[in-house]
Amino acid sequence: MKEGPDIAGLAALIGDPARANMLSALMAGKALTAGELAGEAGVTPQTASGHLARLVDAGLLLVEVQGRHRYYRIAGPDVAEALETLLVLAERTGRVRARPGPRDEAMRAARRCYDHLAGTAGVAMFDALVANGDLTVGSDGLAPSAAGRARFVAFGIDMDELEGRRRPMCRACLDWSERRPHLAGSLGAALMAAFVSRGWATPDRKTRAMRFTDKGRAEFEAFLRPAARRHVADG
Amino acid sequence: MKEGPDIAGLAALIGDPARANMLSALMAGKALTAGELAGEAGVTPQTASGHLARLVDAGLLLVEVQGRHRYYRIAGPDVAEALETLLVLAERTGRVRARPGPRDEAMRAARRCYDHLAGTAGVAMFDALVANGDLTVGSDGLAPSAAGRARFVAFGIDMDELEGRRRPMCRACLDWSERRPHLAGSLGAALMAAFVSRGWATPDRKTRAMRFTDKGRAEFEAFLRPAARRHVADG
DNA sequence: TCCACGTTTCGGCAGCGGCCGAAACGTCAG
DNA sequence: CTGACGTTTCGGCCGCTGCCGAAACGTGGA
Repeated sequence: MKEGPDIAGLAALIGDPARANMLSALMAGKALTAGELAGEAGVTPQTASGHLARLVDAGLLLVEVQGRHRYYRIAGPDVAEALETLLVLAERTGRVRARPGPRDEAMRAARRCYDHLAGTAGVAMFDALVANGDLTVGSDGLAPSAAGRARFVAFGIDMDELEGRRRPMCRACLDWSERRPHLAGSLGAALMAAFVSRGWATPDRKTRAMRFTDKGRAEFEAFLRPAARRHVADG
Repeated sequence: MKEGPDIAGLAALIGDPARANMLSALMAGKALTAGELAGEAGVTPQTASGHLARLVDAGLLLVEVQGRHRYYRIAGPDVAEALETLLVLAERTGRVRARPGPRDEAMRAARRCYDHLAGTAGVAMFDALVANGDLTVGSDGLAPSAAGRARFVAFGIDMDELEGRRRPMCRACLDWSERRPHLAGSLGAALMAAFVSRGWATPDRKTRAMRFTDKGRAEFEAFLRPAARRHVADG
């Protein structure tokens, strides 16, 4: 018995598979209900409830009561950072879980992270915008180029309005399943809103998945193509 | 659940009290024998042996055989970093087993955290750079000011090269022993490298401690002083 | 008011895993 | 070679805790 923080209790808390799954699910940043987290962890609601109570008690999660739902989220950046560090270390030491689990492919393909597009589609969009020169990555962060700005305006985004907001327009958000960045910020939100309003994709009500229609998927992919080859389908 | 790092297994490994005690004991940087670690953990040698085997197998510890002794040490900086993060989080969430004691004084004074300077010296440098206006703390994070940029260039840091990298240039990293931030990121790394190449400090080979020479310590402290009062010793 | 639903509490079961005693292995000293 | 010592392996015990079924609680809708 020495001095120092009780690292064991904390790590043991994170070390349970069900709790770790819940924490991982919450790493995307969105608050989830107890029932959703039970599904994520693959346990019954009553089991999940016990785990969540312990995580809240330990200060790792915050809970917000809305009606008969309880929304849980990561308590703060330091918790997220600790989890991220563990994830990186787990990856370096070659620990990849091969757990069987009923996780649907739709979430992986496209989901919303807060209010912007994440998942494979989100990462693909980010990559395409950068590759096309619509977004520039600098030391100050992310910004739309002049060409990109014109393109977004042509797509129906009110860039002047976005620039006037306090919220950062472009932010790179690390994608959980892809481990690569996708576009966050007010521009990311505006783009996803535009996809929805055009009927390209609809948010699943129960999950965070975004369900693209076939036509919407095709138009989305056209949107990602370099400006030169794009036909004028985005009017 | 799809693939992804097995955070649960890793955290569970750290989460056992006996193993956590051993890891904490090894955080000082020195290699310890299996018997010593058994004592640290408060378990019998045969129990400790099992734990150590698992930690080595998981890649958290390295073992070096010397005669009939086996010396165990932390496998690498990333492991130490993960443990530090957990320690900080455990402290923030109020999980303290006792008072945070001085432990190894040299480690507390100056050590390397990954590749940048931590400990009292690291925190002092961070405070000085912010106080002098060389670094600015904004909502977007940390960034060098124009004056700071010029100063780092004058100190021999290739700022253009740092800006070209994907790695964030400036990051505030919470210091374990000081509980206050120090400078991480590529700039933090470049600064520590500069200190070493100038002979101000040398990394201890067995531990993560940084040993300043008397002259180096004086020059380092001069470096921290406001630009106005600084003499041109940093050319 | 009644019912449906999300969530929590309680109780009991079962399994994992940490612990130690005993014993074997390897090294060093005499 | 023999004995001491550090360390590991084996076997078995035992406690912790994660799990679920059942039931209670609170909210929202009909």
